[in-house]
Amino acid sequence: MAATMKDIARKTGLGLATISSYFNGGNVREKNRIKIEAAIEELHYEVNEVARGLKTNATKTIGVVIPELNNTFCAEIITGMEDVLRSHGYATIVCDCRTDKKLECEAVEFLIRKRVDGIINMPVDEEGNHLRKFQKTGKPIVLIDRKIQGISCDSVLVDNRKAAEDAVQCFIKKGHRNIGIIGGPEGIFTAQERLAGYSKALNEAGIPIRDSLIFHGDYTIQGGVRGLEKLVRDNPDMTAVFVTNYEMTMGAMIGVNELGIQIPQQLSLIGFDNLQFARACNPKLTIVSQPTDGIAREVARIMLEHLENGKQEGKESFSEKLRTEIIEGKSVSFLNGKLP
Amino acid sequence: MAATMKDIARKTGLGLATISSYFNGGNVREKNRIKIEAAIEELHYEVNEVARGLKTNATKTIGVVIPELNNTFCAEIITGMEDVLRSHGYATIVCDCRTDKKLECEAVEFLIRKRVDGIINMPVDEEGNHLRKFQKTGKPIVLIDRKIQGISCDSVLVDNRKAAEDAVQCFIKKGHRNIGIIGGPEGIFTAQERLAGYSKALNEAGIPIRDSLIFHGDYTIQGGVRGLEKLVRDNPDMTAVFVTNYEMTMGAMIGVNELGIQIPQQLSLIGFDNLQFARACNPKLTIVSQPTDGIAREVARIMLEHLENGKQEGKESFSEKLRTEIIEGKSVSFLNGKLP
DNA sequence: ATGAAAGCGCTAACAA
DNA sequence: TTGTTAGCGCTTTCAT
Repeated sequence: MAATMKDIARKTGLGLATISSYFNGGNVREKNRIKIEAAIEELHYEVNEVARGLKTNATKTIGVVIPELNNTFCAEIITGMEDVLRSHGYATIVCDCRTDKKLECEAVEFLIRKRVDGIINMPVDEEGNHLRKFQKTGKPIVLIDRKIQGISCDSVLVDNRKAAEDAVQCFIKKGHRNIGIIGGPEGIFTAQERLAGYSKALNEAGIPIRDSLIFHGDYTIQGGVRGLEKLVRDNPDMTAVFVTNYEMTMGAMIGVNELGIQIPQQLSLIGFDNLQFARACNPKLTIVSQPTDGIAREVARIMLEHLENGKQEGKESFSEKLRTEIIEGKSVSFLNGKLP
Repeated sequence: MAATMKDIARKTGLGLATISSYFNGGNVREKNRIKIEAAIEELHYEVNEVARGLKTNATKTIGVVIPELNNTFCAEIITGMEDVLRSHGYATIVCDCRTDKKLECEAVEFLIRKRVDGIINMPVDEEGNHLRKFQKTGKPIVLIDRKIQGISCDSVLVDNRKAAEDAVQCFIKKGHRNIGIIGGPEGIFTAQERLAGYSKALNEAGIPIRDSLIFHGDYTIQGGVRGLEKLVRDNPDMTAVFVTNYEMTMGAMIGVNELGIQIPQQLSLIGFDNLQFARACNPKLTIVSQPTDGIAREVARIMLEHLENGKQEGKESFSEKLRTEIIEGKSVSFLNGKLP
């Protein structure tokens, strides 16, 4: 059995309260401090956070619910968050819900039972039903990548509409008009926004939108492969394609290679996320880059703020929108005014 | 405040023990069961696992300490483990120690305070000092990717020596003799094993080992870039290079592109892990593939076995070695007997 | 500055 | 089957 504060009390001849006070930054006579420290050393004492959590009603643990840990964007966000949270004494329990609403809901219930002090969530269920129960605890929720109607909580977003708009404009400026898009799942907010940005850019350039140029993918590698194959097959006149997340970008490159398509001579391409992958491609890919680390730190910061300031009754739920950036590679060709 | 069992007892007029019995699969009269369930519903009761943990001395939580979450291999392993552990009611607390021994040690202490029921670790500190304290609790430890002298616990390994040997033999069979390697950090077990496999294959083929063909990388993308650049610069006669993890493989591809090297005409290359990345390269990369999901499930299985069977006094610490596989692409050229 | 004692929400041993 | 009760290890009054 692990040593307890009682053991230390016994060994030092002091009272329980003194020991507790020692651990919580109270004033302890120098002489006793030394005795306590010796006892800790001797007994290999480590605070029992479970007992402390029961007493203080705070577990110093944050639950994180994400659609897919096996997605670079999610993994990077978690790395960043975990870093700052842990440096403030908070643990994180990560639940990967496999893009499944039911699992997402179970994950939240699981975290409620674990009495986490807050939940960070990149939501799958757009209605936020999974969060209702946790909301009632009054503990903070911070959302990544989308807001949810009726759940009042802060969120950190990326300007996905603008991101897509920029990418498509980049094609248009170089003379492309038949531009395809490999989009995300229709129910997902980021996917809707990215598609909206695509449409907006085309509209503003007076280019009609063609259904056959729009592929609704699923943000997976395999989805990217299928999307590229289908777009190429259905649109012989397509000269450019915009891929809307990292996994599908990798998939599109697989498709390109397996079909033997030359980039950018036969097809121009703009991908998403992961600058390193873009550099590893030949030619180097032009991509839309999200400020992943910025998102992570911002989310963690907001969570810590809530945790430390307690309930901010009056405060509006607040949402921050970060900007993306286009990193130019050599995967977009210049079409000199003539249609192919 | 959240509802407690006491609230349910009051509401139903039953005793505490009956409610507890209900939650722990005991026998409760049908009539009472219905009353209890109604009360749970009404009060939105959720078991407090913190209190339960204090009482039962088991938190149903496993700590996972890894060098880098931002490493695909680690991320995939965690995904797989978390999946099986959670389906058995266990949470996982993941600690990313950034390949830093000090942080690794702190992570373990943190997990001890959290009173996790077991620790899964892909160790950075080869001497295992960070695990000594936890070992004393008598709770199970399962190691990934290396054994540690003096820490008796199970481990799941990959036959890294054989993996490297296979890769190098693949080069040799096609006529290569000047074969470089971008290895991992010298202190890391997997890196030592992979380097040993490289040497073994060369020795058996009667090819002398040249220091200039060996680069000690750090398992990062940037390390891969530097490794490729240095090997190419220092060895004009090098015809093939073996890269020993995924991140460095990506880095090597970046180097290859930025130097404008043609693969496999000017240089043959075998990478590591991540079949999808290999397919996304042009030409498709030949790689050594680890059974990531197999490792994850095996680790989780062993942990669960310990957790459920309790202490297996007599049992030897046991280590399992899984095999890798070479997936052929088109990145290795055939050198017809002549040296370049 | 220190000690005594109550109690956080649960389980388990015992009694009824 | 159900109720009563002690106690897990800690924090936190309230005295001293």
